[in-house]
Amino acid sequence: MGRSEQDKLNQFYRKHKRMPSYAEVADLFGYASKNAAYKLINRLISEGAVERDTTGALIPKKLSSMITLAGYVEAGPPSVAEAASLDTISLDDDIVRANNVTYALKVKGDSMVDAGIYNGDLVLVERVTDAPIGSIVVANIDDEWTLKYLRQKNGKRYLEAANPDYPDLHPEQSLSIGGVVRAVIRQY
Amino acid sequence: MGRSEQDKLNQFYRKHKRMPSYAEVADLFGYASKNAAYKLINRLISEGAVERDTTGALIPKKLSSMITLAGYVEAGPPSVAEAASLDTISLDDDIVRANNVTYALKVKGDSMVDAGIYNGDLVLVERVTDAPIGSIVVANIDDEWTLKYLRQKNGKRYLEAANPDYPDLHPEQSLSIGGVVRAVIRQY
DNA sequence: ATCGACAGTGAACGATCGTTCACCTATAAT
DNA sequence: ATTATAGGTGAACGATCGTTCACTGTCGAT
Repeated sequence: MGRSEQDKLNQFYRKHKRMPSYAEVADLFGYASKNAAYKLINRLISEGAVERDTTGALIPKKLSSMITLAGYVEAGPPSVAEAASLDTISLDDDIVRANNVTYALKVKGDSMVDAGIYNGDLVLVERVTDAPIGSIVVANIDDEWTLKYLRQKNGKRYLEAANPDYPDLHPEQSLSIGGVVRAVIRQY
Repeated sequence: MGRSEQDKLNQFYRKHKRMPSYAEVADLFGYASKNAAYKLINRLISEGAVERDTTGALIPKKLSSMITLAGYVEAGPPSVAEAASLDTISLDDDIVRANNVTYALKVKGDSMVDAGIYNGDLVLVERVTDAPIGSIVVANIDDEWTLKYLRQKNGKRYLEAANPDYPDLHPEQSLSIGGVVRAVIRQY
């Protein structure tokens, strides 16, 4: 079917951040003439695999960017019919807001399991130097980086793990914030 | 500065899924001639706000799509210098793989807290009818949708919560799988 | 008061674009 | 055996593209 062909185009789009010209399409699929590419694209359009916008320019369809937000888990999966009318979210746009100061870190260890952050999880961290008390931060304490709750007692800030097996960390020399955790992502 | 201009271009890109032509840039910024747009773009390129690829085509720079993957949490946040050389990941591309059959559900309840899935979390679900035993599934049991572990005993499949307060759910009439959880996302 | 720099206009260039037309096979149906 | 059809080639078209050049007006610095 048109699936692998669509994938090829979307792959090109992802790599080059634009759709290929017909000459490039021909190249991409091993054709010698642009017309073969042109016919292929028209077939894919009629199959709904790609689109043309109002100016005739080729645009990709159903980029991975958009996934349907189906509501609450009690409702179960959306039917194909109703999926069309549901909201779609873009992880990139909606999860990562202040992106230019956001980076991702992979979590090692189990010191935050009680906060639902497991070994191997990905945390999205916004680079800030000051974080609110109580937030989960990436912090440098006495020259070691770690992921903990930021706490304060008697005007002194310290770190607390979300796992009773770990002791509170009171800085001997220094405690600086590298960023505050905005999101946690776990993949199976 | 060039920020709002870059935003305008990126906005166009997000809306049209391609970069504007110079005629469209002129339109976008209220110019009467393409040349004014051309000069503007060259300025933005020298400022690093946009790029040209090898074919000369305009491509957007630093879309929200890309966030730097900085390694493990022990390493702490990347410096600005090293951030440039680090891998970047696109949440959309790298988290959502089989996107056309993926949807998102918001979790209600605390039946999966011991699996690190909390009330209000977002789960990314791949729509499948058959899931491996042991995976976390969105399932319909006796006409109610729920999020649980899929278990099997004596050839019979049932659901188990990741919270000892909840009993195992053995289907009286029916148990069907709506999808398998591929990822969990939690925002703060 | 004059000058140079800057920001914009308008016209022009070849190159490439999308699109169409005529033609050439293979393969499968009749 | 023949015919239709789908899938490919190659050349050609005007339109639009990116790019360049010459020109105009408006400032602030001199």
